[in-house]
Amino acid sequence: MSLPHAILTALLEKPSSGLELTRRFDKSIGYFWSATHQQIYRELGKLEQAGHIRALPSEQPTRGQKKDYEVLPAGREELAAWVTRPEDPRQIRDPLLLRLRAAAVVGGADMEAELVRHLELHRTQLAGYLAIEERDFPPERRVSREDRLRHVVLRGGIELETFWTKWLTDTLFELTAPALDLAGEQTPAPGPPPGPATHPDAPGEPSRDA
Amino acid sequence: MSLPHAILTALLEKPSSGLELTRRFDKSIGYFWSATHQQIYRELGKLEQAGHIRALPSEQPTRGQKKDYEVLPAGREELAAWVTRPEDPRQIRDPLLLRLRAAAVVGGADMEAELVRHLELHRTQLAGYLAIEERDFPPERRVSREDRLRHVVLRGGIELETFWTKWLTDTLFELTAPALDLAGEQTPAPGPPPGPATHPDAPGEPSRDA
DNA sequence: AGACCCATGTAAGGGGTTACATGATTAC
DNA sequence: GTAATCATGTAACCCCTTACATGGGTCT
Repeated sequence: MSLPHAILTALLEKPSSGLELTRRFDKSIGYFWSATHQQIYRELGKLEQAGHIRALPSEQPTRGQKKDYEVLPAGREELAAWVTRPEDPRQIRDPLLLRLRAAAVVGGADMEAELVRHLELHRTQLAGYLAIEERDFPPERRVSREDRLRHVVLRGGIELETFWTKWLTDTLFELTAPALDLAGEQTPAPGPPPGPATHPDAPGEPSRDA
Repeated sequence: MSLPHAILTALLEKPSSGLELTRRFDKSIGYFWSATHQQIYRELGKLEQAGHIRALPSEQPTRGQKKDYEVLPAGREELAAWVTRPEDPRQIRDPLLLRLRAAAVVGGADMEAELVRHLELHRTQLAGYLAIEERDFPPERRVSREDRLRHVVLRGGIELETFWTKWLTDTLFELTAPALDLAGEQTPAPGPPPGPATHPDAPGEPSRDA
């Protein structure tokens, strides 16, 4: 039940039409909640029926005409209530991890190209987030509560992509490196894993305290 | 389209009944692909109809009786094909990040307790993964291709949970700390964020290379 | 007139979540 | 015999994804 609240949030920041919302979901909001235009139109209809939003007045005919929505007080209250409602984190459900596990069972498949491809995608995404951070969150924009909240959300995206690039890099290294200790030198030492950019820091054992 | 492949993987590792699969999904497989027993029974039916698995012979009546399934060659082929099929990473879709963003818009809500709660959950999950790593992946179990694959998958879970605990710790600190540079000292310095465990290292700027 | 974009929408199907139903086995 | 547990299943609902449909405007 998060999509309606994502839309309410976006509409509170700026009243918009369905397509404008779609574009904004492709940009800032979509960094942590993606949605297609079909989802958005359907949800806009529901929200309007529930009395949470309304279409701004316009004399145009309905079909093919832009329709702007704004949030009503009931919608704002619903959003405020949802923000404080506890909700457990979701279970991990990642196809790439699953495919690696399956590869261990069926054998034979070399997933290196796919891992490199994902690494590139995550690197690109990470670069995009960092550009946004530099543009929108200079130190003086990290003071107010609102700015800080927005910034930590972006930080979440940045650190998630950092995790993926690091894990993919380590995984590529692990899967292409020879068995160091048990077998002497069967394959030529592959060095750092493939991929255009530099190698991040060493794996780094997480603390065993918890 | 990943659930059937998750089931095929689990069945290749060991033929099982629906409930056994459910339990295994609550343990090792569920670390990267969760599923309920209803999903699993429905999917087992589909896989059997598709000729990918079959129920091991048994003279029992159908209702309430254990039914073990095994993978047929067609199922193994389907799984091997799926492993090499490219598939883009999913978009982020995280309710907690969304709620923080919404909190910036509606204001007033203090999410500190919720953040602490999530931090505890992720710490527990992380500790569980680390215990598995220590038990199942000593250095001598990281040699064969299969073991390495299984290990990097677990590493993914470990580092994901590490990311969450770090981000939550940083976020709690950021949201409870006073405005350092612009406002002198309005609130008593809160020190490290709440929560039982120690504070990990500083935020740590990721490299700006990409 | 045709191509192209903007904007809103419908339809079908897959997948996940929650609640409930039913039969068999075991323990008290 | 009643309760608890094991085991399999049904039903309803919601969400997401993909493909397609329709109408309006603009450019050439």
